[in-house]
Amino acid sequence: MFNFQATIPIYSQLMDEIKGQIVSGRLVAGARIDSIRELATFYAVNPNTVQRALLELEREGLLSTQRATGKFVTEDENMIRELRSKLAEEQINKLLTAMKTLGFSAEETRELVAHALAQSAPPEASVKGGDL
Amino acid sequence: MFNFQATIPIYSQLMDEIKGQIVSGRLVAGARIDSIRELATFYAVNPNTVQRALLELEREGLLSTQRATGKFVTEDENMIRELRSKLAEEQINKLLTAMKTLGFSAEETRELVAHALAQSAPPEASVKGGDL
Amino acid sequence: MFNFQATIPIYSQLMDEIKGQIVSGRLVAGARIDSIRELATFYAVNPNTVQRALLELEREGLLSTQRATGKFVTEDENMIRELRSKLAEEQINKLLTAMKTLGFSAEETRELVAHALAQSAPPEASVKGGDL
Amino acid sequence: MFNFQATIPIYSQLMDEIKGQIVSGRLVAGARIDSIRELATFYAVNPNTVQRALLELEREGLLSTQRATGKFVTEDENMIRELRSKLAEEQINKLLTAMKTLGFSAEETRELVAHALAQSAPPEASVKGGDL
DNA sequence: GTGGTCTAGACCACT
DNA sequence: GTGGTCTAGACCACG
Repeated sequence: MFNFQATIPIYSQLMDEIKGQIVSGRLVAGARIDSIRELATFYAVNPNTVQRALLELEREGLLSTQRATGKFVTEDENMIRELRSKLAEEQINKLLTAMKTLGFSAEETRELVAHALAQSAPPEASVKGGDL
Repeated sequence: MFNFQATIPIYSQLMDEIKGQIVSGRLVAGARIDSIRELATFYAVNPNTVQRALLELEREGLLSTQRATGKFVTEDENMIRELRSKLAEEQINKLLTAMKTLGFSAEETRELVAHALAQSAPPEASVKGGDL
Repeated sequence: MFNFQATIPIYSQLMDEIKGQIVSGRLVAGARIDSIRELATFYAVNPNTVQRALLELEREGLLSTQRATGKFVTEDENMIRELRSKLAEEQINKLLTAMKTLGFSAEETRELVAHALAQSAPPEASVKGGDL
Repeated sequence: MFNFQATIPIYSQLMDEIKGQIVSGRLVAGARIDSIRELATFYAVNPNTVQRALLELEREGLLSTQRATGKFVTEDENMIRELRSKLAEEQINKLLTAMKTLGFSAEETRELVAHALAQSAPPEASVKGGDL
């Protein structure tokens, strides 16, 4: 699941994974998340690493701990929506500056992204008459 | 210039910077690059850090060293072109998977990117007849 | 252990040493190697120097790092076998060209090598019936 | 002619080259060697580099300078013969220790060398009846 | 002047 | 404890 070689720490990769599950709705607001042990065995990482990831998520306000009960996703759906937008914006800005550094114009970047999207997600609903 | 707090090491940021200069043409093929000491003072980092970055770029084939003379950009323009495409593709794919994880559809992603591009690079009054 | 005067850098000598240990089987595939600090004290060199050597071996694919755990010999025994052959071939070719440059014929070279081998590794009384 | 990338300095490579010419008889005892400038252009290296090489060879006693006349190979043929043996011995010992480090037995080493010799210098005088 | 190596020592992130 | 990074500074070899 995770890249154990990369310079980016595992706990951080795990944070991204969980954030993704929350903002995409796979983990709904208020839901209880699996225990540290369960997550550790599921992702095949050290429990300490899971602990660290959850701790940071808690600090960010995405999770909260209920003593002896478990950890729960925040019920603040607004926060989740905002996070989703913020993360998307961050990713996109990162790409844009990278493409700029590589010497691609805005137009080229737009086309390359559109092309990549077309390839990765073919127009499954190819109804007759189609997109028009 | 560099983010000294980030988890991503300075030497790696410097590699990206130089790669960008090469693939974007600001550093042309075959050109001599500034000396380690010059780069070190320019970027305000330790010469050893610059050395490390250049060493890695050299092992990637982008640079070569001429004893007691300096370091030079590869003359293989083909390699440079390919690198540019590869880097762009990598960045874009990274974005796409990230957006997918966040639960954005291909169409939403396309629009968000287009929107961000429009903002960062305003369409500078694309009147008919244009810049002239 | 190392020649600190030679033009050949210490980290490179250390790489050869470790490569030898791996291809000769003294360090088996998949084994964890001593920590950088241990090696540094053992060989009486700076930890940074050890780090450099291991880094290069890692980029050659012979080692891999597991975060906060240690470094491990590759489990690809095939790669190790091939490396052993390659290194032997290289060494032998180096000798052959050197001897040629010195004006020795193939036959002379063969004999000198045989002679040197006989001296360095005495024929330990190869009586009929042998070691038993 | 020379490896400008290698860690081994060019002047040293040049020294080996000239030593080889002397001990192999291509440069006879007492002969005048080409001028620094000639050698520099011939080998396409910096005159300083040639200077350095010749200086070291002079220090080793293999060359001697005659003011305003040039540099000459030593007339001490004994020294040359001894040098030839010494160099050969050095090379062979280097190989032997390398092979030992790689885990090859004396017998294996002998065979590998013989094999390599057979390949590089095919038995040109393959008269009928041959070696027997 | 150039790059390369090495040391000493500090600090950090990860598990 | 592990490895990774960075700095500061020294010394060297090369051209």
